[in-house]
Amino acid sequence: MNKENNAPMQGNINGIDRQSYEPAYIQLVNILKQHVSSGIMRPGDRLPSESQLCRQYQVSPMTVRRAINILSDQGIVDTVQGRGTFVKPIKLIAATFHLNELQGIFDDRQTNVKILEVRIVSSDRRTAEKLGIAVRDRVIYIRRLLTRKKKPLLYHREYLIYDPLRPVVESELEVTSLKGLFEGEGGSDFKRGDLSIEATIINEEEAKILQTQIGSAAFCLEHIFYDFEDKPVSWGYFICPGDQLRFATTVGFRPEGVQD
Amino acid sequence: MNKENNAPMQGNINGIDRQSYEPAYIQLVNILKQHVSSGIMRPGDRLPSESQLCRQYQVSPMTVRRAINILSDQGIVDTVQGRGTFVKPIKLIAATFHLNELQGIFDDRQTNVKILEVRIVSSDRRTAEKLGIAVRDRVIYIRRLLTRKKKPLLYHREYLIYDPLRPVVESELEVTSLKGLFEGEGGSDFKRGDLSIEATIINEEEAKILQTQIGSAAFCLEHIFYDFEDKPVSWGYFICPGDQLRFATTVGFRPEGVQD
DNA sequence: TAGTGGTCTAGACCACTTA
DNA sequence: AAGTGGTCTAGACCACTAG
Repeated sequence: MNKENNAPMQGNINGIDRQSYEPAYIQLVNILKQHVSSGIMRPGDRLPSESQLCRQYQVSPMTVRRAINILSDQGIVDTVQGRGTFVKPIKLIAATFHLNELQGIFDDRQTNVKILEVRIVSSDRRTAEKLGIAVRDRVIYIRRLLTRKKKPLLYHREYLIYDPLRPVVESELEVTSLKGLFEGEGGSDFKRGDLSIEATIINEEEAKILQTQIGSAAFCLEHIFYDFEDKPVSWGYFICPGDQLRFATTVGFRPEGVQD
Repeated sequence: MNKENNAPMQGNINGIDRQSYEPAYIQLVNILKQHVSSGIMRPGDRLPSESQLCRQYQVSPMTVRRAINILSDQGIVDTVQGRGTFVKPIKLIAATFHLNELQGIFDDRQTNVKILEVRIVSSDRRTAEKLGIAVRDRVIYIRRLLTRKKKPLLYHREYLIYDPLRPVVESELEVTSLKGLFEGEGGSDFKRGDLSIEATIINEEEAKILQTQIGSAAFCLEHIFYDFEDKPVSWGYFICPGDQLRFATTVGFRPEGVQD
Protein backbone atom coordinates (compact mmCIF):
# COMPACT_ATOMS: atom_id res chain seq x y z
CA MET A 1 0.00 0.00 0.00
CA ASN A 2 2.67 2.47 1.02
CA LYS A 3 5.03 2.11 -1.87
CA GLU A 4 6.86 4.98 -3.44
CA ASN A 5 4.39 7.65 -4.30
CA ASN A 6 6.62 9.71 -6.55
CA ALA A 7 4.30 9.26 -9.48
CA PRO A 8 0.85 8.66 -8.06
CA MET A 9 -1.98 8.10 -10.54
CA GLN A 10 0.02 7.80 -13.72
CA GLY A 11 -1.39 8.30 -17.18
CA ASN A 12 -0.77 11.81 -18.39
CA ILE A 13 -4.27 12.27 -19.72
CA ASN A 14 -2.51 12.50 -23.05
CA GLY A 15 -0.94 9.10 -23.39
CA ILE A 16 0.87 6.16 -21.96
CA ASP A 17 4.31 6.52 -20.44
CA ARG A 18 6.36 3.54 -21.59
CA GLN A 19 9.11 4.32 -19.13
CA SER A 20 6.77 4.07 -16.16
CA TYR A 21 6.87 1.12 -13.83
CA GLU A 22 3.11 1.10 -14.08
CA PRO A 23 1.99 -1.37 -16.76
CA ALA A 24 0.43 0.06 -19.89
CA TYR A 25 -2.93 -1.56 -19.24
CA ILE A 26 -3.12 -0.06 -15.75
CA GLN A 27 -2.30 3.37 -17.11
CA LEU A 28 -5.04 2.96 -19.68
CA VAL A 29 -7.51 1.91 -16.97
CA ASN A 30 -6.66 5.04 -15.01
CA ILE A 31 -6.95 7.29 -18.03
CA LEU A 32 -10.38 5.94 -18.88
CA LYS A 33 -11.48 6.12 -15.24
CA GLN A 34 -10.35 9.69 -15.15
CA HIS A 35 -12.49 10.45 -18.15
CA VAL A 36 -15.52 9.03 -16.43
CA SER A 37 -14.94 10.43 -12.97
CA SER A 38 -14.19 13.90 -14.29
CA GLY A 39 -17.38 13.92 -16.26
CA ILE A 40 -15.78 13.94 -19.71
CA MET A 41 -17.59 10.66 -20.19
CA ARG A 42 -21.04 10.36 -18.64
CA PRO A 43 -23.13 7.30 -17.86
CA GLY A 44 -24.61 5.93 -21.06
CA ASP A 45 -21.84 7.29 -23.27
CA ARG A 46 -20.04 4.90 -25.57
CA LEU A 47 -16.31 4.48 -25.23
CA PRO A 48 -14.12 4.72 -28.33
CA SER A 49 -13.94 1.35 -30.04
CA GLU A 50 -11.09 -0.95 -29.20
CA SER A 51 -9.30 -0.33 -32.47
CA GLN A 52 -9.66 3.41 -31.96
CA LEU A 53 -8.11 3.11 -28.51
CA CYS A 54 -5.29 1.04 -30.00
CA ARG A 55 -4.43 3.81 -32.43
CA GLN A 56 -5.02 6.58 -29.95
CA TYR A 57 -2.74 5.20 -27.25
CA GLN A 58 -0.41 3.16 -29.45
CA VAL A 59 -0.95 -0.17 -27.73
CA SER A 60 -1.91 -3.59 -28.98
CA PRO A 61 -5.50 -4.87 -29.01
CA MET A 62 -4.80 -7.27 -26.13
CA THR A 63 -3.69 -4.40 -23.93
CA VAL A 64 -6.79 -2.37 -24.65
CA ARG A 65 -8.88 -5.48 -24.11
CA ARG A 66 -7.31 -6.12 -20.76
CA ALA A 67 -7.95 -2.57 -19.60
CA ILE A 68 -11.58 -2.76 -20.66
CA ASN A 69 -12.00 -6.11 -18.94
CA ILE A 70 -10.80 -4.56 -15.72
CA LEU A 71 -13.24 -1.66 -16.02
CA SER A 72 -15.96 -4.17 -16.74
CA ASP A 73 -15.04 -6.25 -13.68
CA GLN A 74 -15.13 -3.13 -11.56
CA GLY A 75 -18.63 -2.40 -12.77
CA ILE A 76 -17.66 0.86 -14.43
CA VAL A 77 -18.52 -0.10 -18.00
CA ASP A 78 -20.70 -2.60 -19.82
CA THR A 79 -19.51 -4.30 -22.97
CA VAL A 80 -22.02 -5.46 -25.54
CA GLN A 81 -20.83 -7.53 -28.42
CA GLY A 82 -21.42 -5.84 -31.72
CA ARG A 83 -22.53 -2.56 -30.17
CA GLY A 84 -19.72 -1.22 -28.10
CA THR A 85 -18.60 -0.45 -24.57
CA PHE A 86 -20.71 1.89 -22.46
CA VAL A 87 -20.27 3.78 -19.22
CA LYS A 88 -22.57 2.33 -16.58
CA PRO A 89 -24.72 4.47 -14.34
CA ILE A 90 -24.10 4.08 -10.64
CA LYS A 91 -26.22 1.43 -9.01
CA LEU A 92 -26.77 1.39 -5.31
CA ILE A 93 -27.60 -2.24 -5.68
CA ALA A 94 -24.12 -3.01 -7.00
CA ALA A 95 -22.55 -2.09 -3.68
CA THR A 96 -20.44 -4.68 -1.91
CA PHE A 97 -19.42 -4.69 1.71
CA HIS A 98 -16.12 -6.23 2.71
CA LEU A 99 -15.57 -8.06 5.92
CA ASN A 100 -11.92 -7.13 5.78
CA GLU A 101 -12.71 -3.90 7.54
CA LEU A 102 -12.13 -6.12 10.53
CA GLN A 103 -8.57 -6.68 9.40
CA GLY A 104 -7.25 -3.87 11.52
CA ILE A 105 -8.63 -5.50 14.61
CA PHE A 106 -6.40 -8.51 14.31
CA ASP A 107 -3.32 -6.57 13.33
CA ASP A 108 -3.66 -4.55 16.50
CA ARG A 109 -1.33 -5.82 19.21
CA GLN A 110 -3.82 -4.72 21.81
CA THR A 111 -6.36 -7.20 20.54
CA ASN A 112 -6.72 -10.27 22.66
CA VAL A 113 -8.69 -13.49 22.39
CA LYS A 114 -9.80 -15.23 25.55
CA ILE A 115 -11.42 -18.64 25.69
CA LEU A 116 -14.27 -18.49 28.14
CA GLU A 117 -15.30 -22.10 28.00
CA VAL A 118 -14.68 -25.38 26.19
CA ARG A 119 -16.66 -28.48 26.80
CA ILE A 120 -18.35 -31.38 25.09
CA VAL A 121 -22.09 -31.05 25.01
CA SER A 122 -25.06 -32.87 23.63
CA SER A 123 -26.39 -31.07 20.56
CA ASP A 124 -29.76 -29.41 20.69
CA ARG A 125 -32.15 -29.32 17.76
CA ARG A 126 -30.84 -26.18 16.17
CA THR A 127 -27.22 -27.24 16.36
CA ALA A 128 -28.03 -30.70 15.03
CA GLU A 129 -29.84 -29.15 12.12
CA LYS A 130 -27.03 -26.77 11.26
CA LEU A 131 -24.38 -29.45 11.47
CA GLY A 132 -26.41 -32.18 9.81
CA ILE A 133 -26.16 -34.56 12.74
CA ALA A 134 -28.62 -36.20 15.09
CA VAL A 135 -30.00 -34.43 18.13
CA ARG A 136 -28.05 -35.44 21.22
CA ASP A 137 -24.91 -36.22 19.20
CA ARG A 138 -21.88 -34.91 20.98
CA VAL A 139 -20.36 -31.64 19.84
CA ILE A 140 -17.55 -29.47 21.10
CA TYR A 141 -18.78 -26.15 22.41
CA ILE A 142 -16.44 -23.17 22.56
CA ARG A 143 -17.07 -19.66 23.81
CA ARG A 144 -14.57 -16.94 23.08
CA LEU A 145 -14.31 -13.26 23.82
CA LEU A 146 -12.28 -10.91 21.68
CA THR A 147 -11.20 -7.70 23.35
CA ARG A 148 -9.31 -4.65 22.23
CA LYS A 149 -7.67 -2.38 24.73
CA LYS A 150 -9.40 -4.42 27.41
CA LYS A 151 -12.76 -3.52 25.88
CA PRO A 152 -15.02 -6.39 24.77
CA LEU A 153 -15.52 -6.35 21.02
CA LEU A 154 -16.79 -9.73 19.82
CA TYR A 155 -18.46 -12.61 21.57
CA HIS A 156 -18.14 -15.88 19.74
CA ARG A 157 -19.95 -19.17 20.22
CA GLU A 158 -19.04 -22.18 18.14
CA TYR A 159 -20.07 -25.81 17.84
CA LEU A 160 -17.65 -28.33 16.34
CA ILE A 161 -18.35 -31.83 15.12
CA TYR A 162 -16.81 -34.19 17.67
CA ASP A 163 -14.67 -36.69 15.81
CA PRO A 164 -12.35 -38.79 17.96
CA LEU A 165 -10.48 -39.90 14.86
CA ARG A 166 -9.50 -36.39 13.92
CA PRO A 167 -8.92 -34.40 17.07
CA VAL A 168 -9.39 -30.94 15.65
CA VAL A 169 -9.62 -29.61 19.16
CA GLU A 170 -6.00 -28.78 19.76
CA SER A 171 -5.54 -26.56 16.77
CA GLU A 172 -8.92 -24.93 17.22
CA LEU A 173 -8.15 -24.18 20.81
CA GLU A 174 -5.10 -22.10 20.16
CA VAL A 175 -5.62 -18.58 21.26
CA THR A 176 -4.80 -17.46 17.75
CA SER A 177 -7.32 -19.70 16.07
CA LEU A 178 -9.87 -16.95 15.89
CA LYS A 179 -7.36 -14.90 13.99
CA GLY A 180 -6.60 -17.96 11.93
CA LEU A 181 -10.26 -18.42 11.19
CA PHE A 182 -10.49 -14.92 9.87
CA GLU A 183 -7.19 -14.70 8.09
CA GLY A 184 -6.86 -18.28 7.00
CA GLU A 185 -3.30 -18.64 8.19
CA GLY A 186 -4.07 -21.78 10.08
CA GLY A 187 -4.62 -25.05 8.31
CA SER A 188 -8.13 -24.09 7.20
CA ASP A 189 -8.73 -27.28 5.32
CA PHE A 190 -12.28 -26.22 4.66
CA LYS A 191 -13.80 -26.35 1.28
CA ARG A 192 -16.17 -23.51 1.92
CA GLY A 193 -17.94 -21.42 4.50
CA ASP A 194 -21.44 -20.00 4.43
CA LEU A 195 -21.85 -16.67 6.19
CA SER A 196 -24.72 -14.42 7.03
CA ILE A 197 -25.16 -11.14 8.83
CA GLU A 198 -28.28 -10.22 10.74
CA ALA A 199 -29.32 -7.36 12.94
CA THR A 200 -30.09 -8.49 16.44
CA ILE A 201 -30.61 -7.42 20.03
CA ILE A 202 -28.20 -8.01 22.88
CA ASN A 203 -29.63 -10.48 25.38
CA GLU A 204 -28.84 -10.76 29.03
CA GLU A 205 -25.90 -13.14 28.78
CA GLU A 206 -24.34 -11.20 25.92
CA ALA A 207 -24.81 -7.90 27.68
CA LYS A 208 -22.95 -9.20 30.70
CA ILE A 209 -20.04 -10.53 28.69
CA LEU A 210 -19.82 -7.62 26.27
CA GLN A 211 -20.47 -5.07 29.01
CA THR A 212 -23.27 -3.38 27.16
CA GLN A 213 -26.95 -2.76 27.65
CA ILE A 214 -29.57 -5.44 27.26
CA GLY A 215 -31.69 -4.59 24.23
CA SER A 216 -29.05 -2.58 22.42
CA ALA A 217 -28.36 -3.12 18.72
CA ALA A 218 -25.80 -5.62 17.47
CA PHE A 219 -24.64 -7.50 14.42
CA CYS A 220 -24.80 -11.28 14.40
CA LEU A 221 -22.33 -12.90 12.01
CA GLU A 222 -23.13 -16.56 11.60
CA HIS A 223 -20.84 -19.08 9.94
CA ILE A 224 -20.94 -22.71 8.89
CA PHE A 225 -17.81 -24.35 7.53
CA TYR A 226 -17.79 -27.42 5.31
CA ASP A 227 -15.05 -29.95 4.63
CA PHE A 228 -14.08 -31.29 1.22
CA GLU A 229 -16.87 -33.82 1.39
CA ASP A 230 -19.36 -30.98 1.83
CA LYS A 231 -20.13 -32.02 5.38
CA PRO A 232 -20.46 -29.30 8.00
CA VAL A 233 -17.63 -29.30 10.50
CA SER A 234 -18.47 -26.26 12.54
CA TRP A 235 -21.22 -23.78 13.19
CA GLY A 236 -21.10 -20.62 15.21
CA TYR A 237 -21.79 -16.92 15.43
CA PHE A 238 -20.18 -13.69 16.46
CA ILE A 239 -22.08 -11.01 18.34
CA CYS A 240 -20.76 -7.51 17.87
CA PRO A 241 -22.31 -4.44 19.50
CA GLY A 242 -23.63 -2.06 16.87
CA ASP A 243 -21.66 0.88 18.17
CA GLN A 244 -18.38 -1.00 17.65
CA LEU A 245 -18.82 -1.84 14.00
CA ARG A 246 -20.03 -0.27 10.79
CA PHE A 247 -19.68 -1.57 7.28
CA ALA A 248 -18.83 1.08 4.75
CA THR A 249 -18.32 1.12 1.02
CA THR A 250 -18.41 3.34 -2.03
CA VAL A 251 -20.19 2.97 -5.34
CA GLY A 252 -18.71 4.81 -8.25
CA PHE A 253 -15.39 6.51 -7.76
CA ARG A 254 -13.52 6.75 -4.53
CA PRO A 255 -12.04 10.16 -3.75
CA GLU A 256 -8.49 8.76 -3.66
CA GLY A 257 -7.23 6.84 -6.64
CA VAL A 258 -6.67 3.73 -4.56
CA GLN A 259 -9.08 1.08 -5.62
CA ASP A 260 -7.95 -2.35 -6.61
CA MET B 1 -28.69 -17.44 -15.99
CA ASN B 2 -31.09 -20.01 -17.39
CA LYS B 3 -29.41 -20.74 -20.66
CA GLU B 4 -29.18 -24.17 -22.16
CA ASN B 5 -27.80 -26.54 -19.63
CA ASN B 6 -26.96 -29.37 -21.95
CA ALA B 7 -23.35 -29.29 -20.98
CA PRO B 8 -23.17 -27.81 -17.50
CA MET B 9 -19.72 -27.32 -15.99
CA GLN B 10 -17.60 -28.14 -19.02
CA GLY B 11 -14.01 -29.24 -18.88
CA ASN B 12 -13.78 -33.00 -18.97
CA ILE B 13 -11.18 -33.16 -16.24
CA ASN B 14 -8.99 -34.51 -19.01
CA GLY B 15 -8.77 -31.59 -21.35
CA ILE B 16 -10.34 -28.73 -23.20
CA ASP B 17 -13.17 -29.27 -25.64
CA ARG B 18 -12.48 -27.04 -28.62
CA GLN B 19 -15.96 -27.64 -30.01
CA SER B 20 -17.63 -26.28 -26.89
CA TYR B 21 -19.28 -22.90 -26.86
CA GLU B 22 -17.51 -22.34 -23.58
CA PRO B 23 -14.25 -20.45 -24.13
CA ALA B 24 -11.03 -22.31 -23.52
CA TYR B 25 -9.99 -20.05 -20.67
CA ILE B 26 -13.29 -20.61 -18.87
CA GLN B 27 -12.95 -24.34 -19.26
CA LEU B 28 -9.46 -24.13 -17.83
CA VAL B 29 -10.72 -22.06 -14.89
CA ASN B 30 -13.35 -24.70 -14.17
CA ILE B 31 -10.87 -27.55 -14.45
CA LEU B 32 -8.49 -25.90 -12.00
CA LYS B 33 -11.34 -24.99 -9.66
CA GLN B 34 -12.47 -28.57 -9.76
CA HIS B 35 -9.02 -29.68 -8.73
CA VAL B 36 -9.13 -27.40 -5.73
CA SER B 37 -12.70 -27.99 -4.67
CA SER B 38 -12.36 -31.74 -4.97
CA GLY B 39 -9.30 -31.73 -2.80
CA ILE B 40 -6.84 -32.85 -5.50
CA MET B 41 -5.14 -29.54 -4.85
CA ARG B 42 -5.08 -28.32 -1.28
CA PRO B 43 -4.45 -24.87 0.14
CA GLY B 44 -0.75 -24.11 -0.04
CA ASP B 45 -0.11 -26.41 -2.99
CA ARG B 46 1.62 -24.99 -6.02
CA LEU B 47 -0.14 -25.12 -9.37
CA PRO B 48 1.71 -26.47 -12.38
CA SER B 49 3.74 -23.72 -14.01
CA GLU B 50 2.19 -21.77 -16.82
CA SER B 51 4.30 -23.47 -19.47
CA GLN B 52 3.38 -26.85 -18.04
CA LEU B 53 -0.29 -25.95 -18.25
CA CYS B 54 0.21 -24.80 -21.84
CA ARG B 55 1.60 -28.19 -22.81
CA GLN B 56 -0.85 -30.14 -20.69
CA TYR B 57 -3.98 -28.51 -22.11
CA GLN B 58 -2.64 -27.48 -25.50
CA VAL B 59 -3.40 -23.79 -25.20
CA SER B 60 -1.34 -20.67 -25.64
CA PRO B 61 0.37 -18.87 -22.75
CA MET B 62 -2.12 -16.00 -22.91
CA THR B 63 -5.00 -18.37 -22.41
CA VAL B 64 -3.41 -19.98 -19.37
CA ARG B 65 -2.54 -16.55 -18.08
CA ARG B 66 -6.08 -15.35 -18.43
CA ALA B 67 -7.45 -18.35 -16.56
CA ILE B 68 -4.99 -17.84 -13.73
CA ASN B 69 -5.80 -14.13 -13.55
CA ILE B 70 -9.45 -15.01 -13.08
CA LEU B 71 -8.65 -17.46 -10.29
CA SER B 72 -6.49 -14.79 -8.72
CA ASP B 73 -9.27 -12.21 -8.96
CA GLN B 74 -11.66 -14.62 -7.33
CA GLY B 75 -9.25 -15.05 -4.45
CA ILE B 76 -8.70 -18.73 -5.12
CA VAL B 77 -4.99 -18.58 -5.88
CA ASP B 78 -2.05 -16.30 -5.18
CA THR B 79 0.58 -15.64 -7.81
CA VAL B 80 4.11 -14.78 -6.78
CA GLN B 81 6.56 -13.69 -9.39
CA GLY B 82 9.47 -16.04 -9.68
CA ARG B 83 7.99 -18.61 -7.31
CA GLY B 84 4.75 -19.84 -8.74
CA THR B 85 1.00 -19.86 -8.26
CA PHE B 86 -0.41 -21.23 -5.03
CA VAL B 87 -3.81 -22.31 -3.78
CA LYS B 88 -5.01 -19.90 -1.12
CA PRO B 89 -6.54 -21.02 2.15
CA ILE B 90 -10.05 -19.81 2.83
CA LYS B 91 -10.22 -16.52 4.66
CA LEU B 92 -13.31 -15.47 6.48
CA ILE B 93 -12.05 -11.96 6.21
CA ALA B 94 -12.17 -12.12 2.43
CA ALA B 95 -15.95 -12.43 2.48
CA THR B 96 -17.99 -9.84 0.62
CA PHE B 97 -21.67 -9.11 1.04
CA HIS B 98 -23.67 -7.94 -1.92
CA LEU B 99 -26.50 -5.48 -1.67
CA ASN B 100 -28.04 -6.99 -4.76
CA GLU B 101 -29.81 -9.51 -2.62
CA LEU B 102 -32.36 -6.75 -2.58
CA GLN B 103 -32.74 -7.08 -6.32
CA GLY B 104 -35.66 -9.44 -6.03
CA ILE B 105 -37.58 -6.90 -4.03
CA PHE B 106 -37.76 -4.43 -6.89
CA ASP B 107 -38.48 -7.04 -9.52
CA ASP B 108 -41.50 -8.14 -7.55
CA ARG B 109 -44.70 -6.63 -8.94
CA GLN B 110 -46.16 -6.65 -5.47
CA THR B 111 -43.57 -4.18 -4.30
CA ASN B 112 -44.83 -0.64 -3.94
CA VAL B 113 -43.24 2.68 -3.08
CA LYS B 114 -45.32 5.30 -1.35
CA ILE B 115 -44.25 8.86 -0.69
CA LEU B 116 -45.29 9.78 2.80
CA GLU B 117 -44.15 13.37 2.81
CA VAL B 118 -42.26 15.96 0.78
CA ARG B 119 -41.47 19.40 2.03
CA ILE B 120 -38.80 22.00 2.23
CA VAL B 121 -37.23 22.26 5.62
CA SER B 122 -34.47 24.12 7.33
CA SER B 123 -31.46 21.84 7.80
CA ASP B 124 -30.45 20.81 11.29
CA ARG B 125 -26.85 20.41 12.38
CA ARG B 126 -26.44 16.79 11.36
CA THR B 127 -27.95 17.29 7.92
CA ALA B 128 -25.88 20.40 7.32
CA GLU B 129 -22.76 18.48 8.23
CA LYS B 130 -23.55 15.56 5.98
CA LEU B 131 -24.40 17.77 3.02
CA GLY B 132 -21.63 20.27 3.56
CA ILE B 133 -23.97 23.24 3.86
CA ALA B 134 -24.80 25.76 6.54
CA VAL B 135 -27.24 25.04 9.34
CA ARG B 136 -30.66 26.46 8.49
CA ASP B 137 -30.01 26.21 4.74
CA ARG B 138 -33.09 24.94 3.01
CA VAL B 139 -33.22 21.29 2.00
CA ILE B 140 -35.86 19.06 0.48
CA TYR B 141 -37.04 16.41 2.88
CA ILE B 142 -38.63 13.23 1.55
CA ARG B 143 -40.05 10.29 3.44
CA ARG B 144 -40.88 7.09 1.59
CA LEU B 145 -42.25 3.71 2.53
CA LEU B 146 -41.55 0.62 0.49
CA THR B 147 -44.01 -2.21 0.94
CA ARG B 148 -44.27 -5.72 -0.42
CA LYS B 149 -47.55 -7.56 -0.38
CA LYS B 150 -48.92 -4.67 1.67
CA LYS B 151 -46.28 -5.36 4.31
CA PRO B 152 -43.90 -2.51 5.20
CA LEU B 153 -40.34 -3.38 4.27
CA LEU B 154 -38.20 -0.25 4.13
CA TYR B 155 -38.60 3.20 5.57
CA HIS B 156 -36.58 5.82 3.81
CA ARG B 157 -35.72 9.38 4.81
CA GLU B 158 -33.75 11.60 2.48
CA TYR B 159 -32.47 15.17 2.41
CA LEU B 160 -31.72 16.82 -0.93
CA ILE B 161 -29.79 19.99 -1.60
CA TYR B 162 -32.31 22.63 -2.60
CA ASP B 163 -31.14 24.22 -5.80
CA PRO B 164 -33.70 26.41 -7.57
CA LEU B 165 -31.54 26.44 -10.68
CA ARG B 166 -31.69 22.72 -11.11
CA PRO B 167 -35.05 21.49 -9.93
CA VAL B 168 -34.13 17.93 -9.20
CA VAL B 169 -37.37 17.52 -7.36
CA GLU B 170 -39.56 16.32 -10.15
CA SER B 171 -37.42 13.40 -11.17
CA GLU B 172 -36.68 12.49 -7.59
CA LEU B 173 -40.32 12.48 -6.76
CA GLU B 174 -41.36 9.85 -9.21
CA VAL B 175 -42.73 6.83 -7.52
CA THR B 176 -40.11 4.74 -9.26
CA SER B 177 -37.20 6.85 -8.20
CA LEU B 178 -36.40 4.59 -5.30
CA LYS B 179 -36.04 1.74 -7.74
CA GLY B 180 -34.00 4.04 -9.95
CA LEU B 181 -31.75 4.88 -7.04
CA PHE B 182 -31.05 1.23 -6.46
CA GLU B 183 -30.84 0.05 -10.01
CA GLY B 184 -29.43 3.15 -11.60
CA GLU B 185 -31.90 3.23 -14.45
CA GLY B 186 -32.77 6.82 -13.83
CA GLY B 187 -30.43 9.62 -14.76
CA SER B 188 -28.14 8.98 -11.80
CA ASP B 189 -25.69 11.65 -12.74
CA PHE B 190 -23.81 11.06 -9.56
CA LYS B 191 -20.12 10.58 -9.47
CA ARG B 192 -20.18 8.40 -6.42
CA GLY B 193 -22.11 7.30 -3.37
CA ASP B 194 -20.82 6.51 0.09
CA LEU B 195 -22.77 3.85 1.92
CA SER B 196 -22.69 2.35 5.34
CA ILE B 197 -24.64 -0.27 7.21
CA GLU B 198 -25.21 -0.17 10.94
CA ALA B 199 -27.21 -2.19 13.38
CA THR B 200 -29.85 -0.14 15.10
CA ILE B 201 -33.02 -0.18 17.15
CA ILE B 202 -36.49 0.69 15.91
CA ASN B 203 -37.74 3.89 17.52
CA GLU B 204 -41.31 4.93 18.09
CA GLU B 205 -41.90 6.68 14.78
CA GLU B 206 -40.30 3.87 12.81
CA ALA B 207 -42.23 1.23 14.69
CA LYS B 208 -45.48 2.91 13.82
CA ILE B 209 -44.67 3.21 10.15
CA LEU B 210 -43.08 -0.20 9.76
CA GLN B 211 -45.68 -1.85 11.99
CA THR B 212 -43.09 -3.47 14.21
CA GLN B 213 -42.12 -3.35 17.85
CA ILE B 214 -40.26 -0.47 19.39
CA GLY B 215 -36.81 -1.68 20.37
CA SER B 216 -36.59 -4.48 17.82
CA ALA B 217 -33.48 -4.96 15.72
CA ALA B 218 -33.01 -3.32 12.34
CA PHE B 219 -30.46 -2.44 9.71
CA CYS B 220 -29.77 1.18 8.92
CA LEU B 221 -28.39 1.74 5.43
CA GLU B 222 -27.09 5.25 5.10
CA HIS B 223 -26.15 6.90 1.81
CA ILE B 224 -24.59 10.13 0.62
CA PHE B 225 -24.40 10.85 -3.09
CA TYR B 226 -21.92 13.24 -4.68
CA ASP B 227 -22.04 15.05 -8.00
CA PHE B 228 -19.16 15.34 -10.44
CA GLU B 229 -17.76 18.25 -8.50
CA ASP B 230 -17.58 16.04 -5.41
CA LYS B 231 -20.28 18.03 -3.67
CA PRO B 232 -22.93 16.12 -1.74
CA VAL B 233 -26.35 16.30 -3.35
CA SER B 234 -28.31 14.02 -1.09
CA TRP B 235 -28.15 12.25 2.21
CA GLY B 236 -30.52 9.71 3.61
CA TYR B 237 -31.04 6.34 5.20
CA PHE B 238 -33.15 3.24 4.96
CA ILE B 239 -34.48 1.47 8.01
CA CYS B 240 -35.16 -2.23 7.51
CA PRO B 241 -36.48 -4.50 10.25
CA GLY B 242 -33.95 -7.22 11.05
CA ASP B 243 -36.42 -10.02 10.48
CA GLN B 244 -37.00 -8.87 6.89
CA LEU B 245 -33.41 -8.90 5.74
CA ARG B 246 -30.29 -10.98 6.02
CA PHE B 247 -27.06 -10.68 4.10
CA ALA B 248 -25.58 -13.98 3.04
CA THR B 249 -22.45 -15.02 1.21
CA THR B 250 -20.03 -17.88 0.71
CA VAL B 251 -16.27 -18.05 1.00
CA GLY B 252 -14.57 -20.78 -0.95
CA PHE B 253 -16.60 -22.85 -3.33
CA ARG B 254 -20.32 -22.61 -3.76
CA PRO B 255 -22.15 -25.91 -3.96
CA GLU B 256 -23.52 -25.17 -7.47
CA GLY B 257 -21.10 -24.19 -10.16
CA VAL B 258 -22.72 -20.81 -10.60
CA GLN B 259 -20.33 -18.14 -9.52
CA ASP B 260 -19.50 -15.27 -11.72
C1' DT C 1 21.67 -19.91 -14.27
C1' DA C 2 17.32 -21.91 -14.84
C1' DG C 3 12.63 -21.51 -13.90
C1' DT C 4 8.79 -18.72 -12.70
C1' DG C 5 5.22 -15.28 -13.32
C1' DG C 6 4.19 -10.27 -15.59
C1' DT C 7 3.69 -7.79 -19.58
C1' DC C 8 3.10 -6.99 -24.41
C1' DT C 9 2.92 -7.52 -29.52
C1' DA C 10 0.62 -7.87 -34.13
C1' DG C 11 -1.97 -10.03 -35.93
C1' DA C 12 -6.08 -13.79 -36.76
C1' DC C 13 -10.87 -15.61 -36.78
C1' DC C 14 -15.44 -15.55 -34.91
C1' DA C 15 -20.19 -13.84 -33.35
C1' DC C 16 -22.96 -10.21 -32.97
C1' DT C 17 -25.34 -5.67 -34.12
C1' DT C 18 -26.72 -2.18 -37.17
C1' DA C 19 -27.86 -0.24 -41.28
C1' DA D 1 -21.41 -5.22 -45.50
C1' DA D 2 -19.11 -2.73 -42.08
C1' DG D 3 -18.07 -2.13 -37.44
C1' DT D 4 -17.98 -3.90 -32.87
C1' DG D 5 -16.49 -6.77 -29.05
C1' DG D 6 -14.78 -11.93 -27.78
C1' DT D 7 -11.38 -15.18 -28.20
C1' DC D 8 -6.92 -16.99 -29.25
C1' DT D 9 -2.18 -17.66 -31.09
C1' DA D 10 2.97 -18.06 -30.84
C1' DG D 11 6.00 -16.01 -29.73
C1' DA D 12 8.99 -11.96 -27.16
C1' DC D 13 11.27 -9.50 -23.29
C1' DC D 14 11.46 -8.41 -18.48
C1' DA D 15 11.74 -8.96 -13.21
C1' DC D 16 11.96 -11.93 -9.71
C1' DT D 17 13.30 -16.29 -6.97
C1' DA D 18 15.89 -20.13 -6.10
C1' DG D 19 19.74 -23.34 -6.03
